[in-house]
Amino acid sequence: MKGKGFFEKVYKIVRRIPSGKVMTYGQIAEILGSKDARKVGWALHSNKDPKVFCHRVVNKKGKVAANYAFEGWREQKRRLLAEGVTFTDETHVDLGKHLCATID
DNA sequence: AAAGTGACGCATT
DNA sequence: TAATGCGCCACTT
Repeated sequence: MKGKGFFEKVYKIVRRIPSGKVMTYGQIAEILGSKDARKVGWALHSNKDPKVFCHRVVNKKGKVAANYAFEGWREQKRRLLAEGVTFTDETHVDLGKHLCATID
């Protein structure tokens, strides 16, 4: 694990997402100057660092990751609810209230 | 060095 | 409206 360029940048941003807020893959990719949202999701998939709040990252529709690594999307949802994030649907975060508009 | 992989996003059918 | 296709680009083997 020695800082892989892109991965580390992704982690750095995700670590800075405040509690009760969420960001999208595409949004993070854009901050990094990329257009590849998939790469962002992949970076998080590799990640195991509890400091990186990967549960605060959702897709553009606000939907939680269907293939969330640890306990499945329900675990991700549970963590978000615990932080005060509300859902519009069983699997969709209320982006209107919790989307973080860029960190930097 | 080349090919494969991937937690997405958007256009088109 | 839902489903499918394809581009995107760093990382791994």
